[in-house]
Amino acid sequence: MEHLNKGAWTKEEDEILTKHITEHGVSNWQYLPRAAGLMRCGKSCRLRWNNYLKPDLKRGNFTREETAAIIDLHRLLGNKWALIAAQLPGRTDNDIKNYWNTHVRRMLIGRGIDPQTHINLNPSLSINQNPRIFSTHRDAPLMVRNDAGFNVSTAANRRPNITTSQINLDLSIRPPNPY
DNA sequence: AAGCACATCAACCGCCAGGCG
DNA sequence: TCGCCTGGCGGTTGATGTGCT
Repeated sequence: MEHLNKGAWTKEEDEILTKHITEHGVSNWQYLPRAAGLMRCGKSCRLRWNNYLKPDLKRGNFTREETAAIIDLHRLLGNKWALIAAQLPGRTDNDIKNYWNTHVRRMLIGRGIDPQTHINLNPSLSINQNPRIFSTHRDAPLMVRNDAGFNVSTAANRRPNITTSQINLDLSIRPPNPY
């Protein structure tokens, strides 16, 4: 039984994995770490690549449009982070899950909205009474309709009025992205 | 400056579904 | 049909960072 590294990835491991995938692509995650010379399991490599090293990933803060989209999609899909991530280019399911659990959940709870059902538990607290109610930033109230077409004012406060036509819910199968 | 509490997020774990022999 | 293997997903954990006292 060979020793496998666990825990945080080092810069050197990142470089090895990136170089190997850039040169050879991915055919088999189980085989890849051995071929690349990494003391990691395939699962760990896949996760590291998909969540951190892939070149088309967005890093940094979520925009207000992204946040509104996440809330709308979560109401439609529930905790289907992979499906939600598929609608947000450059964002991973792990990113979105973390963002939901650390920011959005608390934001909704703070506004009297149940984050699982999206039901307003405190209807007396309306957007009119609290103009910041749907701001994702403490100091920056959201616009009622954002550029992405999400009706932000209805995103979490009222029941549906969902602009699903503006969300791409096409789940058809396509050839995998080479990365 | 030190200690503590809380927030963040990278990474792991367990489970499940699909493919294949 | 069954069992094994692999990839993918969602939930959870733990290390690290940050802010407060």
